[in-house]
Amino acid sequence: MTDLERDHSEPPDCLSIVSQVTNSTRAGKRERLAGAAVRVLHEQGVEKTTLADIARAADVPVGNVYYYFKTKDQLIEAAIEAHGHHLQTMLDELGRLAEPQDRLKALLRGWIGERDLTAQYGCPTGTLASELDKRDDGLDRAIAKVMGRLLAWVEEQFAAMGRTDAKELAVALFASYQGVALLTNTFRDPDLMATEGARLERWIDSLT
Amino acid sequence: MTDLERDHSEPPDCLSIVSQVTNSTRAGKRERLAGAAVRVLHEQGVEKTTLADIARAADVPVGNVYYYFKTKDQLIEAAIEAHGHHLQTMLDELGRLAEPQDRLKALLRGWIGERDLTAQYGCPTGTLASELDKRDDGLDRAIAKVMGRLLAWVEEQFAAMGRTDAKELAVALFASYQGVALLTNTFRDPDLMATEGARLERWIDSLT
DNA sequence: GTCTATACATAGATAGAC
DNA sequence: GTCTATCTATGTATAGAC
Repeated sequence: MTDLERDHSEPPDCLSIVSQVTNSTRAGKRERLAGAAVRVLHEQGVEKTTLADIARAADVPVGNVYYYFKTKDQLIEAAIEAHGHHLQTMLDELGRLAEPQDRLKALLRGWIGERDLTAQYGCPTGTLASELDKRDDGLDRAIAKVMGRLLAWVEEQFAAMGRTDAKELAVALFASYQGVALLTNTFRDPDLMATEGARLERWIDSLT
Repeated sequence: MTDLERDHSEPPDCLSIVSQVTNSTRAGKRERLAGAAVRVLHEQGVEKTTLADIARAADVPVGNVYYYFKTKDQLIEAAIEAHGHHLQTMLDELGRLAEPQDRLKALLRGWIGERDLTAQYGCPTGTLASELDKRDDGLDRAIAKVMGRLLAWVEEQFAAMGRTDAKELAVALFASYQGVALLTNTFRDPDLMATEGARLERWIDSLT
């Protein structure tokens, strides 16, 4: 077991279930920290969130955090990656639908389904991007990458619908969602999201 | 002059030009602080901005800030008010245009004209709202009020165009702007804003 | 590997000289 | 009214016992 520790930046929990069984306290602490960070950063924002907040949410002692992450920034980066993975899984599932317009509408439905959470805390991706863009470290590029993948996926769907202006339509759709998420959050009104979502569904139908 | 100080929460500079002439150093420090705060908060965000940053930008000694504002929150609130005033002035000017659709398109043009600044720092109103919504103090309500006035103005224009779904359209337009501002900022690409702005202008034309 | 104690830096806020 | 010095709190990060 000791020979595994040569690379400190690649902690034990990457080797799946095995370590989760061998350790008495349910392991995967690194993943737990990253997962908790996703949630807490969404709720509180980056600057307001302390390492203690994340450690508490992950049920890990504060001082222990630095065994898994050298800095707060690295923990945030891991959270962004975890969030990116989550989004990718979602897109993969939507990919099972046959028609591209059905995929887009299913995406919209998913967003609408989260409208109460959005009213409380905004879009997880959007609020993170907004906040990280005010910083000089490279974290703003990390979240931009995640958003870029989402946008590219939307563009692919429009392209599959035979639209030559797929990029422009993708920006329009994604911007509408991001914008209404911001308004929903600012006015604490989930109905805004539901109404605008329905309008966007009709818009997608009108394109075919 | 001393009898004016009974209410400390209503500082001297509210009484216009007079004090600006009598004081050697060009006065209106309270306004200067609030104005500088608007700019710095837009560039750096609320949490990352220190009172020292604002004081420096306003060319006022740090310790002096507390003569004009009891807390950082009060300074931020003053900045929100100043920003709201600025927006109101802009809307008043747009009101001179005869046709409501021209007013809306002029608003869009104004936003597009700011696309480089938006790519750097995002929409001043939107980024502020996003960040303040993560806080428990009442500042999120203050910025919501400002955004509410803007949204109401847009709705009035659609209503003047004879649309019964003015509210829905206002949310759609404003959300599109806020969303594309976020994308423009995240991807550091002013062209996104220009393209989507042009699309929205065509959309407004199509409504008449 | 885990956890406590603590060093270190920074920012908000206050006291009080001028 | 203006400005400096400083108190106090908090948060990141490290040292080192276990």
